[in-house]
Amino acid sequence: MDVNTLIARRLKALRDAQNWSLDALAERSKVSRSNISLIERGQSSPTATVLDKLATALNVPLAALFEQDDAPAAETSPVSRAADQTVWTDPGSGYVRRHLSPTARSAIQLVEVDFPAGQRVSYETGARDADIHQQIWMLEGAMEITVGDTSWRLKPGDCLAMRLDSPNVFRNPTRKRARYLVALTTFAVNERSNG
DNA sequence: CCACACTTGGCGCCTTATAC
DNA sequence: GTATAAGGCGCCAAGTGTGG
Repeated sequence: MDVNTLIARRLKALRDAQNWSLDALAERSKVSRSNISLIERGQSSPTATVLDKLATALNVPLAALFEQDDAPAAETSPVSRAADQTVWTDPGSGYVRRHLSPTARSAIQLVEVDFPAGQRVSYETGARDADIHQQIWMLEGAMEITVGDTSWRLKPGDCLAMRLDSPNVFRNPTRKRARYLVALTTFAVNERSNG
């Protein structure tokens, strides 16, 4: 399936699960209603920044928008083959995400990222009703990661633990691409009963 | 000839506004 | 909820200029 179609379905499903209208999600996420409609119909290729705004409003990690939701039970396997993994390219920065973990509901999710030289992505992540932790393990090249007011420069072998509760920036200040692994977990802190 | 810097124009994302 | 138009913005490739 085409990645934009996958994102479109997931976004619609998550919005329906909250029973929110386009307007309701637009207001919470600060993404325009027109754009959300385009994304849900697969007629736009959203940037990572926009997807993160939507995911934050929906109280899920960005990775939740790339889950394969309709796999028949018979096809559910503890192994996700390289050829079957969802790969997505951010049209804004050109960074490539590969979603490694086989099942959507696993406690741990792994994502491999290939980040072009000189590029930068900022996430205006705010508070969610879910506690999302992630660790960044540098494999190749270098990245400068800013969480809130603090920034770190990561080199191969370095591992940064962070919580997704404040704005953060991923930047590759070098002339070479960078590659890193992201491991993330989600703890549901409470249920939002009425929005 | 080459290497580099700058401009130009096109394209895609995203917005607001409007109409249906 | 869908569809369209207009405009801002940033990226990128092609073209042009400059100095070696």
